[in-house]
Amino acid sequence: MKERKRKYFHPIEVTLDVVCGKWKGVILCLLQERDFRFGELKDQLSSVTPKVLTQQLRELEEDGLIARTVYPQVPPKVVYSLTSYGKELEETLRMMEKWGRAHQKKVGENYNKEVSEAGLS
Amino acid sequence: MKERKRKYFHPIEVTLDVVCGKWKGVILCLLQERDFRFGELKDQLSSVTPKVLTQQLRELEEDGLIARTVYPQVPPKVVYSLTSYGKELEETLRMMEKWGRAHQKKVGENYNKEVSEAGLS
DNA sequence: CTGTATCCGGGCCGATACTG
DNA sequence: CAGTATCGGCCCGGATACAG
Repeated sequence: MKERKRKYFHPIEVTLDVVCGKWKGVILCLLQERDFRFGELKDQLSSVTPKVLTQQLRELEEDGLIARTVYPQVPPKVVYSLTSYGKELEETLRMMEKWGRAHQKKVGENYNKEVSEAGLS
Repeated sequence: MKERKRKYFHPIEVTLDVVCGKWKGVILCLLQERDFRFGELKDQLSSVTPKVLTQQLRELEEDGLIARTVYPQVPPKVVYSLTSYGKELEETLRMMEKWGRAHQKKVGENYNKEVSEAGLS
């Protein structure tokens, strides 16, 4: 569904490759709290369409971050949860959350757009 | 150059929005070590084209993560360095690096593709 | 050395409708 | 309830050439 690079030049590319999807960060943060059903996730991410949500979830699953548990009943019930690999991201996610909260107002404001000029080297 | 979302539903989106570019993670990791000139970055990221490298750097600059210092001389010399905001990402980047190194072999291998079925809820 | 300018293909993501 | 199917726009990122 999503082709991963075979070769990475730097380990951080692995993490970013896996976490950089429109909704993946929030999904992973939510799943740190507790397990979620498909519909619950859809409610939390109010503007996501079912197709895209499914895509994001499938990719996270393929990359081993989350698990999908199907309860065979009618109507169907599907629960998403973190795997141990996903849980190991918890600290990282928390730090990203913290940084984001701290700098939310700064991002994209061009607050340092003045050109800095230094003397000769 | 790159439009940022006005509203974020979750703080982690801010961080991901800023860090998710093809070369941004590696660039930020490199700059943790020391300052780099444009050409040095180009050498480290062997397959990047100057246009794309410039784009990535400009966006990081707009978002306040890095600073661009021009030495007015011939031939020109431009040095990129972390701002204090960029430095605050250091711990986060290190953790992403660590997770990536640990799970590089797992990612994209579909190692848990078997369907898990649970009993009735 | 440090970039711009131009062209362009592919993939991410959304809208909408339909299904077991 | 938890998804598929289909269509399509936009923008990211690469190729290539050129510039101060």
